[in-house]
Amino acid sequence: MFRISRLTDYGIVVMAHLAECKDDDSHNARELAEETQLPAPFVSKILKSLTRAGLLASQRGSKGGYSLARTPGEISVVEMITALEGPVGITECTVHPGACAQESSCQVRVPWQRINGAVHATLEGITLADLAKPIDSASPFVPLMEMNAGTADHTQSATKTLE
Amino acid sequence: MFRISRLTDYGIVVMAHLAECKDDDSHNARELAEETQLPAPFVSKILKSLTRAGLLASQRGSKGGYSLARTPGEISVVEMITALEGPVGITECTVHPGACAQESSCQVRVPWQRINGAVHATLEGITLADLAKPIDSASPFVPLMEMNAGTADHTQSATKTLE
DNA sequence: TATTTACAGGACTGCTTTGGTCCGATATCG
DNA sequence: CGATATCGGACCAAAGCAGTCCTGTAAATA
Repeated sequence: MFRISRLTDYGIVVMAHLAECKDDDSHNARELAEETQLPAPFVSKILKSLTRAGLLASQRGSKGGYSLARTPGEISVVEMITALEGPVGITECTVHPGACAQESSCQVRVPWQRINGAVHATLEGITLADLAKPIDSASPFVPLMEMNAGTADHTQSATKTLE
Repeated sequence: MFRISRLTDYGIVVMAHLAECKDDDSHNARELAEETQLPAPFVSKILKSLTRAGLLASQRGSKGGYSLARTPGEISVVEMITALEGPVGITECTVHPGACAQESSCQVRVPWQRINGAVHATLEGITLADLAKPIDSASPFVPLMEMNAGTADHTQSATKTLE
């Protein structure tokens, strides 16, 4: 389906929520679940994964909880996705080289790696800070990209936004 | 895992193979399976899906087979993905608006739609012609993109290519 | 016209991944 | 030092995907 999992989706919502709360004191899992309106055990699971990846700092015991390990501007979208559902790779061979038997003779492998790199770069360019406060800025951010093909010259500016 | 399914992966390999064969006469399923080194029943399934989506033209009966419905330059990657695994959408709400209860209060929805649009545009800008002959052009195509955030100014040029 | 070839559209099964829940380990507070 | 609140990891059910097979139909050829 070419879609991120719900785990990741919710995870980013939680992260964005944490980024909005300026206070540095830790929030516990139950609290965050209530504030984001998401199922509590699920949020707990998400927080664990993010902690293991080093994006969150955890504090155990009474009065424990979670807090951002870095500033929102230093946490990219691709990091969060990687933490929650493994490495970003469009095709198998971009993640596990050698797993595909056709790899040596595959004609489309190189272009796929380029495409993958483009998607990866897009997700890397967005940080948690961009997600936390998207509305109040007059012109938020404008996706702008070009893919210059060597042979075919499709000079479309690719500014279509999905309906 | 943020990955296209193997169905789609193989489908694009088959399409690229068809694009390479200049001859307009149709190739049958068994033939294509042999040439691409992919399991025959699987290739057959892929070809059916692509035909239903209007990307391939099929000819029944003896001497029948499949051929591209349009020129390679007129078939985009996003069309092939859509044909084989449904609409491209990073999050649930980009594909099925209204399915998520948090939609009205969701802070990250708008940025996600932008990200989704960026990925979509990337995949739309690449055609089968780009995939068919990637090597012989001296400088193939260079992924180049910028995401201008309104608030945070991350002036990274996002030129990282995946290892 | 009979036969052969090849596509069309299903249904079906095993398996990986995801979604969701639980209980044990551990640090803080009284 | 004991109680309690919280994190950490194991665990199980469900859904989607990968892959196969079978029946029906259309076109070409003898």
